[in-house]
Amino acid sequence: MNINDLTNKLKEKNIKVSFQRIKVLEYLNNNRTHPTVDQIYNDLHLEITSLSRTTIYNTLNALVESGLVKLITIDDNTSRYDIDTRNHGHFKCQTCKNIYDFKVNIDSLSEKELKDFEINSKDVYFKGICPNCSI
Amino acid sequence: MNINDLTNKLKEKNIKVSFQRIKVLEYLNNNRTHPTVDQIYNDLHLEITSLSRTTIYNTLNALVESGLVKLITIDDNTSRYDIDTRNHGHFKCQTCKNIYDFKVNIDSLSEKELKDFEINSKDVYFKGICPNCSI
DNA sequence: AATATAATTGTAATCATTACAAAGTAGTAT
DNA sequence: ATACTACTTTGTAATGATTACAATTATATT
Ligand SMILES: [Mn+2]
Ligand SMILES: [Mn+2]
Ligand SMILES: [Zn+2]
Ligand SMILES: [Zn+2]
Repeated sequence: MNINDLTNKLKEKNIKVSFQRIKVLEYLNNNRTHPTVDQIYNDLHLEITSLSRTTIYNTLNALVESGLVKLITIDDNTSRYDIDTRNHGHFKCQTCKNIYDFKVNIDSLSEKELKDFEINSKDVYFKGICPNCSI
Repeated sequence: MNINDLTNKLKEKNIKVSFQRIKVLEYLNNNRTHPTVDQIYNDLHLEITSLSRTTIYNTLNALVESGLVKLITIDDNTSRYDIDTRNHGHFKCQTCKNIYDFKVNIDSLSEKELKDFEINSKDVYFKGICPNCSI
């Protein structure tokens, strides 16, 4: 995805295009690590010295609200963000703290118990030790 | 589960038994609503005026650490706690904020992609609108 | 009963996030 | 082009959840 694609994504969602918003989207597009606000801020701030943390929060809230970005709450204290909004699971290594994606057939989970519930989002979070850390 | 059972659960996990810890466990046993620290504190504080919020945090951290209680991070800002540690899914209504349990065959999710990962916990979080709120 | 160990409490500190107001930016109508 | 308007960005202050810490209190062991 290039900057044009990202710009169009914003326009489709009626989010006004700005330099900062493009930069945040671009960051998420290039860093598929489910970054925290602080990681995004620290990295982008090197490049854009005027950038404010508040702008990152505002932007991410707008992106999540619009559905362009997914909020990940696998951490108990810090929000993480994922530009990949397709259904997939997240595995957090308790040692190295990395968050891995994995395929999971979430649609097969829809249980009859929830037939009268309107489901807007589904998340599958696993925790444990990743292969790199279990050697 | 009575107080004796709860006491034994603590002993089995080598958590020293105290009045406060029993009360927190008893609260979780009687309130299957996935309460927050504040809900637990506000309710128990009526009965035990000397109770400190810090004790509730300490106790819950010990209970989660030991595996007696499950930490629920379906909220983006507040931890919730569940005495039911069996595998089951959680549905959060975005209107009334209630969190519902539902059966889900989580074991069927173990994907081959994760065959070299050591999995310690699995969580399934859905969000949407519950039947009471969608009328 | 004396001692050692651990739990509880209250307060202060920390961390993530939001609120808010001032300043900046871009588009539109005149 | 200028004035107007609406929106975004920024910096700082405020909030809310959680943890750190030290003094006090309770529990267990000798
Ligand atoms: Mn992901
Ligand atoms: Mn539950
Ligand atoms: Zn790891
Ligand atoms: Zn509801």
